[in-house]
Order: sequence, then C-alpha cells, then structure tokens
Amino acid sequence: MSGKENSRERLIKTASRLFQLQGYHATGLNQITKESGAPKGSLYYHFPDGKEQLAIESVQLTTAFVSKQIEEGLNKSTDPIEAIQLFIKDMAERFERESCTVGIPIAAVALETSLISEPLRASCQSAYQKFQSAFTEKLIQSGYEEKHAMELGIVINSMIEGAFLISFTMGKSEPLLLVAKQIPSLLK
Amino acid sequence: MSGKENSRERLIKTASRLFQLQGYHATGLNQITKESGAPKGSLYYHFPDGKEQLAIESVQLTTAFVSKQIEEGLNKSTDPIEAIQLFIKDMAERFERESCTVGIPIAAVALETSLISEPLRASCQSAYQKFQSAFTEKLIQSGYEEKHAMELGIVINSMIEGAFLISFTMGKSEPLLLVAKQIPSLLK
DNA sequence: CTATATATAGACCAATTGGTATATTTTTTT
DNA sequence: AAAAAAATATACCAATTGGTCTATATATAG
Repeated sequence: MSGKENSRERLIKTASRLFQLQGYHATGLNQITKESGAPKGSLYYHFPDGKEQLAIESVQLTTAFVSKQIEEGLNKSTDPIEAIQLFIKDMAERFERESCTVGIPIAAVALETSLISEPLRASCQSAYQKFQSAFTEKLIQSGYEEKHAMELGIVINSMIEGAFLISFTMGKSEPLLLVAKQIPSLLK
Repeated sequence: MSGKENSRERLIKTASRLFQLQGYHATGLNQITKESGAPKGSLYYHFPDGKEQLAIESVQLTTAFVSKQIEEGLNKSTDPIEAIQLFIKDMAERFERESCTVGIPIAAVALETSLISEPLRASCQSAYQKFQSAFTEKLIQSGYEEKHAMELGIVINSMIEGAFLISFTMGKSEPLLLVAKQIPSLLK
C-alpha cells in the first residue's frame, strides 16, 4: 500500500498542473498519464469516473494549495491592508518568476466546464468561496463589520482573479501590482 | 459578391458566440460550420489559416462589440462613478437574463490560447487594452490626472473581468453587483 | 505456500479533431 | 454567351480524443 497512494497522487499533481496551465479540454489523458509516469490502466483504476473525477480532485488539490498560500501570505502582517498588498505582490513576483510553469489556479477549468459539468462547476465555486473567506476572515479579525468584510472579500477576490487573468494575457504583472496599489482606497 | 460576405460573416458570428460560450478547444470546426450553415469547404476558403485565424477574427468582432457597449454605457451619465456603476449593473442584469446564451467575452480564449498562439494572445491583449482605455478615457474627461486615470482603468477592467468570471462560476451576479458598489471607494 | 485484493500494463475502440483535396456550382467579367 | 473567378459541397485524411478490456504483476493477507 506504498506505491498506491504514490501513483494516485502523482496523477493528481500532474493533472492539476496541466489543467491550470493548458485548461481542461487541451489537456489529454494521454499527456497526463505520460507525464505522471502512470499508465492508463492505473488512471481508470484510481479514477473510475475518468477525466471529470480527475479534474474535480485536481481542483480540490489546487484549492487547498492556494488557500494555504493566501492564509500564509495574510499572516505576514497584522494590518489587513498591508497584508493583502503583500500577498498580491507575492503573487505578482511569483507570476514574473514562473509564468510559463504555472497558470491561473482555477479560472481555465471554471470557464471551460461550468456549463457542461455541474460537479466540476461546484468544485470551482467551492474554490472561490474558500479564497474569498480567507480575505473576509482577515478583515473580521481586524475589526471590520461582518457584512462589510464579506462584501470586501468577494470584491478583493474578484480583483485578484481579474488582474491575474489580464496579467497572464498581457504577459506582465502590471495589473496585479496596480490592484495591490488600490487596496488602501478600497479598505478606506 | 452578396453571398460572399454573408457566409464569411455568419461563420465569424457563430464562431464568436461559441468560442465565448464553450472556449477554444471545446468548439470544433464541425460545430461552427454546422450551426452557421456554411460548409467546411467555405470555411477554409474564407479562413485559409484555419481555426486560429477564425478565432482571431472572432476575438476582434467581440472586441468591437463589447467596446461599443462599454462606451455607450459610460455615456449614460457625466459623473464617472455613476456611469461606471451603471455599466456594471447593466452587465449584471444582462448576465442574469441570458447567462446560458452568452459567456464571458474574451477570458476563455485568452486563458486557453495565450501560451500556444502568439497571434491569438495578442488579439486578446488588444481586446483588454481597448476595454481599459474606454474607462481611462471617461476618467480623463472627468478631470482625473492622466497617469491616475490609466491606472484606474486597468484596475476597473480587472475588477469587472474577475467579477464576471466568478459570477459565471457561481451562477449568480452578486460579485458583479458588489464590485459596482465599491466603485465610489475606488474613485474617491 | 496459497489465495486474494490491489495495482499496473498496454492493446484496443468508436468518435471526433483540425485540415486537405478535388469536383462542382454560382457569380462576375469580358 | 464564353471565360474566369469566387464560392460551395463533400469525401477523405492521419492523429488524437476519452474510455474499455483483459492479462499480468505485485503485494497483503490467511
């Protein structure tokens, strides 16, 4: 029972990376199995529901990873404005450093599958809710009124996702940095 | 020379709609030809470079359409805050009304193709630049200093794109509406 | 050692992909 | 009306898609 989790995990990790980078439809099962080293027989043993199941679990893995990154980033300062700005700047730096190695966490899968797979759509929704609530949590801890904090969490998450998308398309991190710059105005 | 432009135009319009709704890779040329009524022979006659060329021209059509919508929306009020809020609320309403008929204008194609086709990436970049400059223009006309207006244009565009993405995934327009609500804070 | 899950290996499948070739029709020009 | 250009119509292609199948290892028991 040692190689078991190993192979399954490798499949999810590879799929997770490829789905983020290339999107759902552009990523073939052949590519996933080849790059992960696992054969197709194993894929359908570990993921009987095929590509959809693999994508759902990939989204979940990405969600956990990114959520942790957000929480860690936000803990770098007690001041929420500074903390959020630091986090966004970190993302921008990481984007510059490894733009061609990593895509936008959830967006591609969300856009491609929300209309064709309800379970996948729900997974992406959960991801965004988790991201939002990390920001909201930070604001509540800093004394923001709950409803206001929830609204701001949604808006901050939207801003970051949008800036990520545009930075990705433009090939430069400027939008992310400008969003960071406007955080103080937003949080008054 | 009457049927000529007609067939070409039908192909682009159909492709434009399908690419926005389903994304690049999920939209097959067979589906485009079938839904547009044009045969495959015509497709490669009008678009010798195939799917990529068709997608580029589709993005350009969408860009023109959306830009016009933004400009018209922003003209509904002289006050930039009110104008931008009105535009976003219009988008939110339209989203609620026809969410399953229309996807997010450029995002899906941008995410799916930016890393695999430089010309397509450039088309999507042009689209976003055009959207941004519409907001920037409005702010400059309202007396904002140029550099500040440019930065805000980028941020506003990012916010709207991100909110669109999340609204799409969530299946509700709340993120868009909350972004609209925060516009005054952002523009001071 | 045997029996039994667990897991791997990869050949195979129908369907679809983007793209090409060629023949035919329609339209325009002379 | 004849010639030329523009456009349409399909049949066809190799390659790849997601997915299934059966045989074979590789463990973990008893």
